[in-house]
Amino acid sequence: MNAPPLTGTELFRSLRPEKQERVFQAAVQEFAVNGYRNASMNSVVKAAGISKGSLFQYFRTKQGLFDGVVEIAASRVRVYLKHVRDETGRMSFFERLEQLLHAGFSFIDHHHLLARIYFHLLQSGETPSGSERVALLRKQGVEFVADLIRVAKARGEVKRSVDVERTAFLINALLETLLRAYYTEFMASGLGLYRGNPEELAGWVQTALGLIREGIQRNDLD
Amino acid sequence: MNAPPLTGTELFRSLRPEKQERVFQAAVQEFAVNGYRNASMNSVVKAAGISKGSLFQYFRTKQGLFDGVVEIAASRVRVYLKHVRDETGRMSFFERLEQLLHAGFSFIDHHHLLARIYFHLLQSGETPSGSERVALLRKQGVEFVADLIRVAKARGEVKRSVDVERTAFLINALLETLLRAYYTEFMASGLGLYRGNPEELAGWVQTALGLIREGIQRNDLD
DNA sequence: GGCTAGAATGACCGGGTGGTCATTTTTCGC
DNA sequence: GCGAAAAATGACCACCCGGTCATTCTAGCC
Repeated sequence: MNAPPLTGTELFRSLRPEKQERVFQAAVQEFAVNGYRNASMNSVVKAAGISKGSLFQYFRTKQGLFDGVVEIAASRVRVYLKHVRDETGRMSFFERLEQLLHAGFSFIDHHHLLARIYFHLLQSGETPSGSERVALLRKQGVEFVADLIRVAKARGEVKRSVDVERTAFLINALLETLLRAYYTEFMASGLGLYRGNPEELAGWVQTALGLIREGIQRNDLD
Repeated sequence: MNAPPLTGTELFRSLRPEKQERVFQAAVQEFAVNGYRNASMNSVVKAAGISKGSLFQYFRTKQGLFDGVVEIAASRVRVYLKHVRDETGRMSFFERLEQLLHAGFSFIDHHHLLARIYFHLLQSGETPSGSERVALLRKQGVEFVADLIRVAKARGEVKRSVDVERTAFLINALLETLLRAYYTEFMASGLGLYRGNPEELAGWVQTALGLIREGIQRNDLD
């Protein structure tokens, strides 16, 4: 299930996998809760049950540890995106978006700490190595949606007049917000999205897809 | 132009307005750049050119100072929302949204530090006094959009089938993301939204409104 | 000018941070 | 069982934080 982190110094990679996992999980937990700046190496050390000196032998700096954690989070997200894309190739664009959302909720259920780190990074841009890295991650997300739109356009499912790049950005914003609100209490308080049950989530997915598909302007058919 | 802060201890309010403004602006700057947790009272003190003891006599705690700043930011946003609502009462729903966005860009141009604080708070939920406060601010924003939708529905401009609350949340998410991307470089890098010129912005507004109005699914007319 | 109430000051406090390194402990080939 | 090489350790460093308070300064009244 969990791939080896493949990060840190040679010393870290030579550790018994169980210990690697323990240290890495402690770091994931800490960064997920506190983001980068407010995360404490002392807390990681305590949670992992190792000494401070060891942690700094495994990852030379706080930034090194964070980079490793982010790399794992981003690669998990990439895998999940690819998976959804391949599994839904024959569906219509709107069905694909639907599946993308449901898979997103499921991803959060299974990797909620990594999801927190990933989305927190995307929202805050808070990274030691400059925000270009974050801009790139965002771009990849938007490009993923843009590709789906291009395919849909070629298939004639989507209006020819839509601006692919801008629309991809907007749809991505909707998806991100929905996913974030699923695990963030204060975002949609009282609207049933936070930790919503499957029926609730399905309702939200339908509302979002209705908006994206047909908009909300009244027309002759309504 | 700038109303007196009306916050802090009696001592602070009894200061010469020029000094009040200087201290307050230093705080606004610091919180805008660093958020709450990473903001430093020492930095505020330095930027304001006063002593640490004085700052703590003006605002008993860091939280007190932050609350004052947030209060101003939130009230400015409320004023701006009310203004847009009143000025656009006779327009159609979609024109109103359009004006809301343009006014939002303009608000950021004129109060970009306060805007940063406001949006940062909304996104991070990072506040000393628990996130209920943030949940409330978010709710007010969504309710504002929900009210617009209700009016539009009553006027027959909007499909009867739309879920007002959920749709308000989604539209609010779109507006927020667009506004944030206008002053945040890494959000829509390469898409021309960051510090975009008026023509660029108008294009984005049109794309967003097209999506909200009619969606992107191809129909018989297309 | 002298007095005093109240404002301004910054050294100081306890506690936290990321990071280092001399020392101790463990591992492992012989 | 021994010795050397490698890994683990935690006391320690310089620096920063929010907040306090004894002391100094200053404005305003007589």
